[in-house]
Amino acid sequence: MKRKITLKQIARELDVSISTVSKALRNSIEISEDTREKVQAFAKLYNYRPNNIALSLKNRKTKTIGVIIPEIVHHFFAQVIRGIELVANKRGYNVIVGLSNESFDKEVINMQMLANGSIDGFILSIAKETLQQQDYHHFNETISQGMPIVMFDRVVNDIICDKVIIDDLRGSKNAVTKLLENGCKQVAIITTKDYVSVGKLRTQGYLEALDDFKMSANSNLILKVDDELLSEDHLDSLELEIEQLFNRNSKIDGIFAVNELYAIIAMKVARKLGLKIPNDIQFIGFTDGVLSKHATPSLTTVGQHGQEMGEKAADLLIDKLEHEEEEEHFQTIIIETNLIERESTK
Amino acid sequence: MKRKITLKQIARELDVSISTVSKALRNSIEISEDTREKVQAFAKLYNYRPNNIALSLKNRKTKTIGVIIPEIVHHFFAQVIRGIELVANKRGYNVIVGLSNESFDKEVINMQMLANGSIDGFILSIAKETLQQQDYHHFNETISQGMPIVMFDRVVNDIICDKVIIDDLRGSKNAVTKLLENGCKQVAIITTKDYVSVGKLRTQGYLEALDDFKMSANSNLILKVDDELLSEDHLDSLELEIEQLFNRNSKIDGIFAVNELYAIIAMKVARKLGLKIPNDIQFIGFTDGVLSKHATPSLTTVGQHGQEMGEKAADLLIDKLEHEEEEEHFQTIIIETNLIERESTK
DNA sequence: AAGCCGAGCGAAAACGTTTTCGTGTTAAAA
DNA sequence: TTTTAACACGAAAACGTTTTCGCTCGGCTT
Repeated sequence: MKRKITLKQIARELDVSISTVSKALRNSIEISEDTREKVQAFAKLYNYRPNNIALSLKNRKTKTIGVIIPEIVHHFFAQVIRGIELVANKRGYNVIVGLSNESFDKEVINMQMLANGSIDGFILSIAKETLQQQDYHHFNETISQGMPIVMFDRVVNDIICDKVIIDDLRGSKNAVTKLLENGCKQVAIITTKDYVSVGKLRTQGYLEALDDFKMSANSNLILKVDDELLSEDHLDSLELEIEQLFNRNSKIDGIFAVNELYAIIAMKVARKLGLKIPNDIQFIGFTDGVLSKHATPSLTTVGQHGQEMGEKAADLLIDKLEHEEEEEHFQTIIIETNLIERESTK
Repeated sequence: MKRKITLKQIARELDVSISTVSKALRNSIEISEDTREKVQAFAKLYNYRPNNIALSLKNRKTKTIGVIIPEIVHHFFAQVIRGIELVANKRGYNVIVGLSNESFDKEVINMQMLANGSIDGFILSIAKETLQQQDYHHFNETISQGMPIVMFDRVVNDIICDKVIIDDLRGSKNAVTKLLENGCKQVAIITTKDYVSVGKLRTQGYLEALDDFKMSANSNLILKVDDELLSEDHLDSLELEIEQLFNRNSKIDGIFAVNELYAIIAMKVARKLGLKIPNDIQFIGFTDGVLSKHATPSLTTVGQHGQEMGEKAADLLIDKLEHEEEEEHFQTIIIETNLIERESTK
C-alpha cells in the first residue's frame, strides 16, 4: 500500500529541487528539455497527480460547489442534482451534497460545515421549516462572507442573490386554462399551505385562469393540504380529504393538483367514486415525474425541467466564481414550463 | 464583503503569536486564563471557524467521502445516498457525489477527480458499461493507493473490498415462491441481460423457486430485456416485447419482474389484453419505489431497503477510515429483502 | 547566591503546491 | 580579456492549521 507520490519525493529521487519538478511538470521553458522529460517520465511512471487539497489551500478555491436540498428521494430534486453535476463536471468542478431534510437546523449546520473553506459557492433550495420560520440569517451571513449563493425553485425575495425558478404562476394558469378550454365547468385545485411559495403561486395561477374565463372562485373547490400529510403514513388521510372534497362538490369535472402525488391520489379517489377519466373528469398535475408517465391513465402534467434548472444554476454559480472582479449584479432566470398532455385530459 | 478571518489576523490584532491563538481556542492549559478569554471573545465576535482545507492538508484526511453511482434520478440510488448522507453527517463527514451515468469513462474520470486528496474513501455502485467491459483496474489502483472502497448493490467478486448487497437470489426466490403458492401455474419472468449481476441472480432465484415446486423452466417464459430499452424512448418497444411474451404463452398467470418499471408496464399490457389483476394474473416487482406504491392496482414488490444499504455502507467505510491500524479484513454485509404485499397478488 | 522549576508564550516545522526572485554557469558580445 | 545575457535551476514564501520544542522570567529551594 504505497501512499500517493508527492513533488517532494520525486525531487528527492531525481536529485533536483521541488520547484524544478513542479515547473518541469507544467512544461515551463525555464527547465531544460532533458530535465523536463526525465521528470515527466518519472511522474508518469509513478502516476503522479497534484494533491487537490494543497492546491485548494494555495489557490484559495476548491473547485467544489455545495448543494443543499431538502430531500433527495424526490424526482425533481434528483433531476436538479443531475443537471448541476453535469455542468459542474464539464467545467471542472465537484459537487458536494447536503440534505436539510426540510429542517431549519440541519440546513444551518450543513451550511456551516461547508462554508469553512470546503466549497466555493452554494446552490440551494430552501427547507420548508426555514420558509415557515422566515429566518434567513444563515444565507445572509454566507453571502456577506463573500461566498456566492444561487437559489432554485424554493426561493425568497429577501435574499439578494442569483435565482433560478420556474414560472409557477404561468404554468398553473396554463394548466387550468387547458381544463377550462376542454369544457370543465367546476375545476378544483389541490394545493399546499401558503407558506410554500410555489404552492401559493400555483394557487394564484388557478385563480387567474378562472378569472379569465369569468368564473368566480369557490372556496369549496380549493383544498389546501397540510404538508405533514405527505409523510407516507398520512396518505390515507389525504385520500379522505380528497374524498370529502368530492362529496362537497358533486359536480367537479376537473382537478388541478400542485404536484404529481396529489393528482394520482385524486385520480384514485375519482375512480373509486365511479368517475371515468377523462370523460367525466379531467386531471392535470405538476412536475413531470415517473408517476405521471406510468400511471394509468397517464397524467397530463406541467413539465418542470428540473435538470435544466440544475444546469442553469450551476452555470450561474460558476460564472460568478470565475469573474469575481466584475461588478455585482444578480439575475433571476425563469425556466418556462410546458404542458405535457397525456390520457388524463381530453 | 469581509473575507473569513484567520488565526494570523487574530494574532496580529491581539498582538500575540499564532500558536497562542490556536492554543487559546483549543483551551490549552499552556495559555493563561486571561489570554484565553480574550482570544475566545475576539474569535467569537468575528465568528472564527478553522479553515477546513488547511486542516485537511495538515491532518491528511478530509473527512469527506466520495460516492459514485450510475444514476441519481432513480429511487433506489437516491435512497442509498440519503442513507449515506445520514450517517456521514452524524459522524462528521461530508459527501461528495459523482455520477457515472452508466459510462465506464465517466466512472474512471470521476474517480480520478476525487482520488487526488479530495476524499478519504469511496462508496460506489458499478456502472453497467464497466460491468460489461469487466475492466476494473481503476478500482484496484485506488485500493492499492490506500484508499478504501465500499461497493454496494452492483458489486463484483474480483475486487477485494467491503461490500453491501442484498440477497437478490433469496429475494426473487421468495417472490416467485409466493406466486406459486398463490396458485400460479405459468409464471414468467421479465429480467435483464446477464451481465448485470443482480439481473442474473434474480433470474437464478426464479429458477430455483420453480425447481422447488418441481416445475421445469420454460425458456418461452423468460424475457431478457436489452437494457437500452429502459432509456425512455424505447419504452414502447419494451411494451411490444412484453405483448409478444403474452402472445407466445396464453396461459401466463403470474409475472415476476426484476424491477418496478417492467412490472408496471407488464400490468399495463395485461390490462390491455383484458386480464384482471390479481384474479387472472398476479404480479410481483423488485424495488419498492414510488410506482409500486401508487400504481393501480398497487404492486406487490420485493423491498430493497436502499437507505439501510447506504447507512451500512457509510458505517463500514468510516469504521475502516477511523481504525486504519487494524489488520485488513473485508466484510460483505447482506441486507435482507422483504416481500411487501399489495393489490397485485392475491 | 546559585540553581531549579513552572508558567506563559513564541518560533518553526509540517502538510503539498505554485511562483517569484535570486544565483551560478556558460556562451556570446565588446 | 572583461562585460553581458541567456539558460537552468534552487530557495523561500505563501495558503491556514496544529504541535513540538525552546525560551524567558519570576519565584522558590538549598
